[in-house]
Formats: sequence, structure tokens, C-alpha cells
Amino acid sequence: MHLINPTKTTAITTADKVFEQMQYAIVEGEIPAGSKISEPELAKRYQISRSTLREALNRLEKCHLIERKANVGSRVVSCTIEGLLELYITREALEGMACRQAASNMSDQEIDEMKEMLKAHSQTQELKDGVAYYQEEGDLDFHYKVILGSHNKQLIDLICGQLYHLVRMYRCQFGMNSPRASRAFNEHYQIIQAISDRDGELAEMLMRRHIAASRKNIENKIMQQALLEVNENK
Amino acid sequence: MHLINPTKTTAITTADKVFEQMQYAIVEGEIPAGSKISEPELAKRYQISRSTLREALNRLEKCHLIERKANVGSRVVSCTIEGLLELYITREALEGMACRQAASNMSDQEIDEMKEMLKAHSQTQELKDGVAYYQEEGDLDFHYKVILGSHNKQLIDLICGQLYHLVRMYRCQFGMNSPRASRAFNEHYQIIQAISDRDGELAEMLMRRHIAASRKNIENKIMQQALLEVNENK
DNA sequence: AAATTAACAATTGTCGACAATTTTGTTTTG
DNA sequence: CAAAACAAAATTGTCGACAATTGTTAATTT
Repeated sequence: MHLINPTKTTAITTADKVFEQMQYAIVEGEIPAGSKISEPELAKRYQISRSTLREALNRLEKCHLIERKANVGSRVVSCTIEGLLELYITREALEGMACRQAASNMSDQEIDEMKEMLKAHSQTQELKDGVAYYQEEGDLDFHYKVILGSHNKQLIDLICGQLYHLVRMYRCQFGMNSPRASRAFNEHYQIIQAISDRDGELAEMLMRRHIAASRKNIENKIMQQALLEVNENK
Repeated sequence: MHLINPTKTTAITTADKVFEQMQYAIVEGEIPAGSKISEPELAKRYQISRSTLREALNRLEKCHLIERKANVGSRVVSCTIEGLLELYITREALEGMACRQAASNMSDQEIDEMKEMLKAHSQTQELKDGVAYYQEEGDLDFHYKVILGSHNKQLIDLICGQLYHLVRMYRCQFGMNSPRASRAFNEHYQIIQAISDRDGELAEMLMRRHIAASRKNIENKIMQQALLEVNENK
């Protein structure tokens, strides 16, 4: 998954590096969701000046991982259920369109590569029955390829550059490395087929259903979790 | 149009104010599209330090009006035809979904207000036959109301906070304050009707067609312009 | 005692200076 | 003469200090 978790990153400046570190820390909850950010404290922790830290904070704000108020300060975004649903609605719109565009704009070679990737993932999944691996890495990998396949810079930047950090954060914080793998796999296969057939309308529809299904799956999981907690407390 | 061009803004800090000034300057082409940004020069022009200017630049980058490269500097984005089309494709996806959500989430009162706004615009249009006014202000106003009506913070932030500055920039730079007013008006009316009927599916479809029509209109206009230039040069 | 005000501490915003990098122009070399 | 290597100038990135604002605690007033 070099696209999301690259060992060799494009980070040039120290602000970039701190940005990446903080990004992981926030996504994984090491810096807790909803917590206030103290500039002096973090500057000390990362051994940089406040100016550099603020530069990093600006980038975190760009991908919606923190929120700033003038003269008050920054907070890590909090992971609410409403926020999660809003995020998935937005993904449905953007990735659906990206998928439609991919059906028009991907080269034959790109399509072939994606088919092979899916084949490889299917084997890996069977061998290790490593559901977690497939769901986490494979799913993201698939979506990334489709988005990039749209060849639409605006869409690519919005989804990959901004939304997906939030997506990963929600996945981590709500502990969603979970199943739906086999069904998702079939859905992926159908989507590639539609792209391969250059059927943009169908491709968009399938991608939207795929994401909507994922959203509903999560909704159910959260419902169950809530019910469980109610039962424990009585 | 207080939503886009508020007399009383929420700008608190000086970086905010400079950001707003530069935003207008870029949208209206006073700072030319594609031009390099010299931090020392602009800091002098706005009578602020470079740190403050860089804070403003970060916000401009957030709404995609400038692009930065590490150790190289910032450039104002350039208005290309491909960029324009990509922008409209993205709008189609996002505003379509926002419209679907608006059909679910707008209150009856909000819907009534929007109906009245449209009525007012229709009268203004007839009286002054001020096509330009309607197209420029009225159209943006309508779209804003729908987007806000989605009650989806993610969508609202993406569209209003980021995309629309670019939309205005393209409109300014390509000189698109032009007709399509009467047809657009009917389309607006149909969309409100669908929202009022709580028919999200139809509302989304109509909004997408509305934006796609606008995109095709622009495509044609650019085609003609290109043809004109070819004829002049021979 | 509760509420208001006043002083204080802490945090954020802004500034000017220095360090690192890129760009430009010149010189050198083949 | 073209290309590569070097030197100088300009630009960006980073730093620490000061100014302005906010949040908190203590004192005052009703």
C-alpha cells in the first residue's frame, strides 16, 4: 500500500515530516479525537519551532483532521456518527463520479493492471484467509486505483488528498477492519467489469451501491454496539 | 448576495483580511492566473510581515486558488479548459448529492423561503430584464441555498468553502455572466418542486442535468471563441 | 453568598532575522 | 560555440521574541 502508507514519502521540508507524523498520530488516535492542541507543547515534543508546527497544522486542517478557531486554537476533529455518515455520503457522490470517469478515461493497460491486482488480492485472501488484510489494504488500494483512473485532478485531489485521511481515521477509531470482505470482493469485480466495458453509467451506480452498502454495514455495527452497551449497563 | 460577498465578514485576524483581499484579487484577475507569487513583494504591498502573508497563502491554497511547491514558491492556479470541465464534473457529483440530501433534510420553512426567493428573482428578472444580475447573483444564491439545505457539513464545506471560489474565478476570467437565464430559471423551479415533493432521486437527477447543461453551454461558448480566433488569424 | 470586575497567566497572532535551498549569471572547460 | 561547473543573488523555510487576545483566578461590590 505505498499509495497511502509510503515508506519513502515526498516529504521535503521538516513541516512536511511533522505533518505526516501527526497525521498518523491523529488517525490512529494517539493524539485523541476531539482533544485540544497545544502549540507550545507539540512544538516541544517534535523539537521544532512554533512557526514550523503551525505550518504542519495548516496541512492537517487542509485534510480536515483538525479545526481552528481564531485566537482560540486548534482541536482534533471528533469522530461522531453523523460525521461518519456525512463522510460516506460524500464519498458516494465523489467516488461514484470518479468511477464513471474512470470508465471513460482509463487506458486499457490501466484496466488490465487493475484486473491483475484484484486477482492477486483474491489469492492472498484465500491463502491467508487474512480478511483483515484484504479489507484494510486491498479495499483502499482498489478505491485508489479507480479514483486515479478518473484522470480528473480535481476529484483525485479532493478524495485522495482530503477525504481519505478522515476515512482512515474513522476506520481506526471505530475499529472497522472487519468482514464484508467476500461480498466486497464480488462488488469490486463487478465494478471493474463495468469499467472494462466502458459503461460509465453502470460503473457509477455500482460504486455508489458499494459505498452505500459499506455505510449501512457500519450503521448496523454501530447500532449493535450501542445496544450492547445498553444491556451492559442494566 | 451576502453569502458570497458579505459586507460584514467573519474575518478576525489580519491574515484573514489579507486572505479575503487576495481572494478577490485572484478571482477577478487583478493578480493574474498562472502568475508566480513573490512573498516579499506581496508582504510589502499589504504592509504585513511574511509570516502573516504565508498564513493567508495557506488559506488560498485551501480553496485551490494557489498551488505551492516546497522550496520553490506559490503560483496562482491557471484557468485551463480541462480544469474548468473537471470542476463542473465535480460540482455535478457534489451538488447533485447535496440536492438529494436537501430533499430529505430541508425543513418546510426552508423550502418555503427558497420558493419565495425564486419568485422574487423571477420578478427582478422580468422588471429589469437584468439577465446578467440574475445569472450571476441569483444562480449562485440558488445553488447556495440548496447546498446549505443538505444539512451535510462535509458537503457544505467542500462546495462552499473550496469549490465555489474557483467557480467564481472561472466565471470572471472566462467572462461568463451570460444568458441561459430563462432556461436556468425553469430548471431551478423544477428542482425546488422535486425537493418540495421530497423526491431526492429526482432532485439529484435534475440538479445534475442542470449543471451538466451549464457545462455544455460553456463548452460551446469556448468552442465558438476558439473558432473566432482562428478566423481572425487568417 | 453570588455576581461583577480586575489582575494575572497562558495561548495565539505577528514580526524581523537567520539558515537552507533554488535560481540566475558568469566563468571555465571540452 | 555549447555545455558543465561555479559563484552570487534572491527566495523560501525556520527560528526565537514580542504583541494581542483569551481564559482563569482573586478581589471587590451589591
